[in-house]
Amino acid sequence: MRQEDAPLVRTLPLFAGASETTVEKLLQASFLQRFPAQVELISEDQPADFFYVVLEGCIELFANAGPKQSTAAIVRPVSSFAAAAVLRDGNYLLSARTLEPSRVLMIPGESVRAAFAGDAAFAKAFALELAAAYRRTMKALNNQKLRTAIERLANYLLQEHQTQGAAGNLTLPTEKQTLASLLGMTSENLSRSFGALAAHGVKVTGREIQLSDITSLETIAKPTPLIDDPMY
Amino acid sequence: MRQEDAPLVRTLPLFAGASETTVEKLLQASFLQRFPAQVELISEDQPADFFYVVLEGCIELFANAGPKQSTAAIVRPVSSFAAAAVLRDGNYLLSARTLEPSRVLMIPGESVRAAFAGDAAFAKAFALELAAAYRRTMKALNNQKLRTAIERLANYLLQEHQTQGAAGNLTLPTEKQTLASLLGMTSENLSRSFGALAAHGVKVTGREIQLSDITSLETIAKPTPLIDDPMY
DNA sequence: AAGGGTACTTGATATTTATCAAGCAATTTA
DNA sequence: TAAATTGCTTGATAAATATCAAGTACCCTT
Repeated sequence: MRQEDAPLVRTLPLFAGASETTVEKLLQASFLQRFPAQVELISEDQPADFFYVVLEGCIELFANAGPKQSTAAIVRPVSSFAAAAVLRDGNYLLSARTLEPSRVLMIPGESVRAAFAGDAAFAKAFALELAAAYRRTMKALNNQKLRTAIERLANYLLQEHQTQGAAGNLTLPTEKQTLASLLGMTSENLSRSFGALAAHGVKVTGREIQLSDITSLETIAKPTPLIDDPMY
Repeated sequence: MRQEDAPLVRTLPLFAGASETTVEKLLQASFLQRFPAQVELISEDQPADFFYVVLEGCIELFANAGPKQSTAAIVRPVSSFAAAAVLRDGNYLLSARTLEPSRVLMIPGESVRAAFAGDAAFAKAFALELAAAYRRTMKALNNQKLRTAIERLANYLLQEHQTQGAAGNLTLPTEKQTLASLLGMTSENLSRSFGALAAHGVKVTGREIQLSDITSLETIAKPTPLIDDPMY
């Protein structure tokens, strides 16, 4: 990667405690790439050559099975993906595409494993990233198995509302079809679920959402930190 | 833990490359415990005091949300759970109970984090354990979102059939209600799904299952290594 | 500004899944 | 051994979700 980008990248939490030489070696082998929207960065079942850190924009991780497709996660700055695949030196489990123009740090798997072996602080940071991914996924699984579509949507809105400042409104960060897939339902079902939540103070205008009755929405959502708190 | 148990425990893959002193320190602080069936070892939302390695028996990991309950995983020897919670020094995301009389190695979180920081080989082995858990969970999420109940059951049977020697028959390792919860359906639905698979050579006698038409079952299941191969 | 494409919504219907209720079977307990 | 408990199955029904088919609104391009 280019020298002038190095200072920015060094501030990443992933590199926080790592030694100068570790970071040096990692960055020397890495690529800091810009991609336009709708580019497929990786394809499931391919050898995991790179570990990805999202610096700007937004990446969708998704899985295919026959004609069906499911969004597993949306990755936003500053976060990463493909940690498990790279550590195991295996294949990607998910495909990834940019949803917006994005800037991504690509670190070769080889380099990641070398840094993991040689620098305990980096190893800890990397493993914590992996642990965070594990917990997000487990929460998504519980969300899917224990809740109905309307409950998942209600909880998503409450969480996004919180993230965006709890000002009584929020903006959907993705297209509704992507949100539907993330929440494990069809587009049509998402549309109707929004309709059903109108009775609980949810007003939809394109991607703009107004929440006028949080209490009522929480009654429907029954949120629990074990599933809905991103920090948990 | 007792001295005479040490030799057995030292052969664990988790300790394979670790230094003598690392293993020594870990085991000194650990407990090798036997539990009868149906004992709740950990409860979700509690501080993650111990990392667990299952040496004998069988542990169910499950989540609660209100009156509902969902089995997230069944852990068998030699495998572990609570890696992410312990590394983060956070709270358990899942509860755990023994399904059979079990023998479990309990390593204090403190000790795990110390060993992780001080021994690169242990750190690698521990992170690989975490990576395996992540991928299992992601596969379970895709399984749940991309497939119907019958497809999930069909794939489960094929996988278990493979694991148990591909001899045309298999034994369900748990009660059917536990299997139902693991596969994300009700008991009643599991019963009917077995009924539906009778047309594809699946004969059920208690926990004994006979598969007389693997080809037909695979047509229904449409297995893919990305979801169904435990090694992937 | 017009046209074309895409995302979204809505309605009608089918499928999947859950719930409720009863009964059966196996196992445990007294 | 009898009773009781528990796990499982089956039937009837309800709820949740997906599918198919239009239709509408919006964005993008020219």
